[in-house]
Amino acid sequence: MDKDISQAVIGRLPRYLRYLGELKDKNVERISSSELSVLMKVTASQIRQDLNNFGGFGQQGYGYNVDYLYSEISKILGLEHQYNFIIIGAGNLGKALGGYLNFEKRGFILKGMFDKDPALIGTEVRDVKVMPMDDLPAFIRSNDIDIAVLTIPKEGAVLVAKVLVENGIKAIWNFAHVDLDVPEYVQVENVHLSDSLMKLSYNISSYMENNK
Amino acid sequence: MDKDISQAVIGRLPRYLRYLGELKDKNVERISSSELSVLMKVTASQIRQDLNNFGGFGQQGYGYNVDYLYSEISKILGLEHQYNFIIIGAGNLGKALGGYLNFEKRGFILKGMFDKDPALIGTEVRDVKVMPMDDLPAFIRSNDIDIAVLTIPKEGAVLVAKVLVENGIKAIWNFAHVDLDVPEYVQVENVHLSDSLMKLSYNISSYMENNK
DNA sequence: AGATTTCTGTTAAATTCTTGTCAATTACAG
DNA sequence: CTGTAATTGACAAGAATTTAACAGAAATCT
Repeated sequence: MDKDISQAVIGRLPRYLRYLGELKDKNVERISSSELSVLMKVTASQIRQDLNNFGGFGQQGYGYNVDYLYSEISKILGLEHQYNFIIIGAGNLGKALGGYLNFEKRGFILKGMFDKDPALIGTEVRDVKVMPMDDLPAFIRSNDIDIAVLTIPKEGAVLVAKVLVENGIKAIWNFAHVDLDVPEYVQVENVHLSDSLMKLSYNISSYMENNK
Repeated sequence: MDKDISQAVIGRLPRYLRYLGELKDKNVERISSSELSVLMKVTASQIRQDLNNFGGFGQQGYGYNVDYLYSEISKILGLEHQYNFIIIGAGNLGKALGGYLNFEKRGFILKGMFDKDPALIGTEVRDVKVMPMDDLPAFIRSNDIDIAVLTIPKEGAVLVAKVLVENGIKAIWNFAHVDLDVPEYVQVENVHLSDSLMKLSYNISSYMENNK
């Protein structure tokens, strides 16, 4: 159906959604691309171009209806679906992600947590119990799990990803510092925190270089 | 000194560094752009082009020396510096980041943690005590803090960022779900986790659309 | 030592992404 | 109800990024 939309465009949609959400909260009814461009510090042209990848949501002389645009972008992002997810790795990061109530609001439902550490098994995050890794395959199958969040060290991640794929996971949100090799029908989104920190490091030291 | 290197290139350097680190661990001495391109699933051309932004690290007929290239990229990324950092927000995410020993290895030294919740004050992460927010300004100044990690809800983040800037912070690693407005001499790296999750959601639902 | 292969750095071409422009449509004021 | 201002969607122009091509330098083979 869709031709393909570049990941650059997709990457900007959540930010549009965030600003539109704020406008909704302020009961703003309509907004033009140029007003929005000032708020968001991007060009109006880019906003119009991005939105037009998905069809015309605005109206000449009027602009965009905030509520309508918000809901259209939500749909594009697939946020009207409900996704069941599990977290593998019940350390601080796993617990942090499991505790975010906002994810639930967006339709991401935490169904289970797993860890190999016996000390953590049985502990809870928001009524969800941490289970042993052995239970993982059966759990995915019988609970219709769509997404697995990988918050374990890179050593185990590749193997766990294999198990996930074998049991029919649709997507992996990968916080392990390693590239996963999965079939193309499994979606992977990497969050490599140390990469992000290194970028910051580059920008600090490059700024210092240029201004000393 | 440097002309400006695009953020796209910078964003790829940490990944090069990761692969080179793995090669180092395997005692691989040299590698050509085309071998590396196979490992990393990018074009050899891109690797050569990226590296040449910073000067010629390779040699015709030989390729790149792994150790040398690793250390050059480390330098480019500013990883030979040492950075003092603090974490603001001692929830699970803050604790997770504070606990990463790998950051220390890269030269990022955790000097303090802060939270407004009295229940958390005095608790520790790796010998580092959580302090009350009131102590923040003085602490930054007297401990030569370079980087602040913001792991607090968006409501407080804008205000805290203001305080950070006033007290001379150089960079902010921002996990709060809001765009910070800071002077251009303060480097900001955003990690918007829910944006990342939405991208994943888009890719899941777009894949399903195209393959039903 | 000379011939052959490997492989970089660099330039050129192709592609993708971003920005600017403007006709056409709609809203709104008088 | 008509004229003016606002604003989109589409397209064109301009930038930036990525990929390809290749001359020439170094390594390796015989």
